[in-house]
Amino acid sequence: MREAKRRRLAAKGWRTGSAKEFLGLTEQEEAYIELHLKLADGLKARRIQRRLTQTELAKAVQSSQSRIAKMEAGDPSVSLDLLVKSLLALGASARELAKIIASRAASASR
Amino acid sequence: MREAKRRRLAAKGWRTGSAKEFLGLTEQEEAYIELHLKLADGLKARRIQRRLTQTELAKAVQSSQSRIAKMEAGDPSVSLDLLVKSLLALGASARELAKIIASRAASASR
DNA sequence: TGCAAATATGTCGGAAATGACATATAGTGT
DNA sequence: ACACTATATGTCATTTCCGACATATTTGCA
Repeated sequence: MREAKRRRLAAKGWRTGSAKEFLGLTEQEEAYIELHLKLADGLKARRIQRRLTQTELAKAVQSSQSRIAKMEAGDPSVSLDLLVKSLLALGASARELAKIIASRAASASR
Repeated sequence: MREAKRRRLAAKGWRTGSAKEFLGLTEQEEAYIELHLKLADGLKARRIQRRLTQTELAKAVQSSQSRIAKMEAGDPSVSLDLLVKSLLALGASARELAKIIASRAASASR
């Protein structure tokens, strides 16, 4: 994994256990984080498409604006459960979820 | 939703809040549970394909045999996170995950 | 530029999920 | 039937995630 990428994730709060901090992430960890980011991006895209504010979406999923913001930012404190539930709340189908997951990884710009 | 299905889920421990217990599940809740079960089935299939015991898989994902059993049984106490992480640990790719998620729902026999 | 709405970031008490363990219940071969 | 391995089920203390709230920062528009 490129160093730039590592730093980008670390800056977001992603931490990996002990030795791995130096050695880099395992393939699984990397795959998990990528998945997380894909869902985050998918959520944001969908919310914007629906022209909802984070506050409005928060109300719809009985959460809070700050949590929505963290979700969309790919914050590691957010579970896949919450991301998926939010996407479902936005009307995403299983097929659409699958599409998001299978999509190409989030760009390096984030 | 058919009554038989409702009872099947209730028997597994799925509970929905307050009024919904009588009114049935919302579409989102149903979608979430279906997704959960698809991943559970996908995990079991993959583990067996690899000829691993639950105990062996547990060690690989730093969990316990009982939790693997609950995962495969579709127990509501298991998060999507753990299911996904376990699938990734079994070598599933994002594309394969997507396939599982987009697949037809679990059969009524479970 | 200044104001207001939207979003981001930090923190915290309570809630939910976790691994571990005990133990029950299949299976499977002898 | 017996012994043995695999899987299921229940419980519990600790860890992790949650919504909520405060507050900072960004964005867009007059």
